[in-house]
Amino acid sequence: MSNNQTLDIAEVSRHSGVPASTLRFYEEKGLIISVGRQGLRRLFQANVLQRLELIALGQNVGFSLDEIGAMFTPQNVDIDKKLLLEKAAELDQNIQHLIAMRDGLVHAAHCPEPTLFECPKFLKILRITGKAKVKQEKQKKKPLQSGG
Amino acid sequence: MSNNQTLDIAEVSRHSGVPASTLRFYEEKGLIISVGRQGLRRLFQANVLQRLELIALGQNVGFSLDEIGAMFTPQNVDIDKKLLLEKAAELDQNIQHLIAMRDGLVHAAHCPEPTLFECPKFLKILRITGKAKVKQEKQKKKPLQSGG
DNA sequence: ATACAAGTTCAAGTTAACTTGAGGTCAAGG
DNA sequence: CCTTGACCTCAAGTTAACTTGAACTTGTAT
Repeated sequence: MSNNQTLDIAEVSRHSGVPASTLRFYEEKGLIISVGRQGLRRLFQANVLQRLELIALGQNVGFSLDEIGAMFTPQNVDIDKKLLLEKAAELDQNIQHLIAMRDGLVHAAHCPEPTLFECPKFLKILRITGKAKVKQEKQKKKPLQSGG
Repeated sequence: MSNNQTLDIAEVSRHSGVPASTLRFYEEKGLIISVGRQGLRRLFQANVLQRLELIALGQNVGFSLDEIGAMFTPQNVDIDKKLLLEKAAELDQNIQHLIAMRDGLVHAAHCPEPTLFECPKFLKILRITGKAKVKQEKQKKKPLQSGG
């Protein structure tokens, strides 16, 4: 356990759903920081939970841990804004493609054509796919505590 | 080179943009087939190109190569459509995430706060997105600890 | 016939994001 | 004091999807 200001690794893990091993890994990568030790044991500030949410979100939208780490460093503040708009535009492109693909999949699932290759709409998606390399999230399951 | 009916690996690679090494890898995985050999050299039918597009599409919407391979086998025709719809739903979740992220980025780019993560509106958007996280059933591995 | 570019096999290496294992430390309880 | 459990470190293992390397064979041009 920890005092009322800090969390130990088990508490962070419990609150965030992120395994302790991953928390150590993230710390080693510089994605989160521990604010001290109690003996050997890491102590975290409560805001690490927010940080972890951001990391998870970043991953969900397709950023690598390295990219996420880069976004956390405040040195880049000046170029940040420009970068952000670039990223936003990039994301927007991806969104358009994903929407087309999603619609295509839904269509394909209901399409009466004997083979998908005879379905014009599906062929259209193939063409979209050929043009756009969409960065895709790795569907990862979050270990939820059914803590009730 | 090959005759007018077939393509050699270099031709397939050139037309598809997929490296020869990857084509061999895909063949080993059963994702594509070569229709014979000329000496040692693989010969492919032209429709392998369509197959490759399909593989690329599958990857872009988040299927693993194994899943794609499974979809090519005729046994699974029934679950095919189910899988497609599942992927469409996943994709839709992704789209929601991306939209939130994009909006967050755009806002952050115009937000006066010194760093991205000091912008409350941005954080709020991220938190909303965090809750929209996909809950999935398919559990490959046993539940993780998180000591407690 | 000879050179050589392009094909082949098979094994091992690569990257990302973690997980697992071995071996060690410390606070609390019996 | 001794055990136990949660923590620690560091190294190695894991999975996906390929890539690279070494050593070998073959088609084609000269």
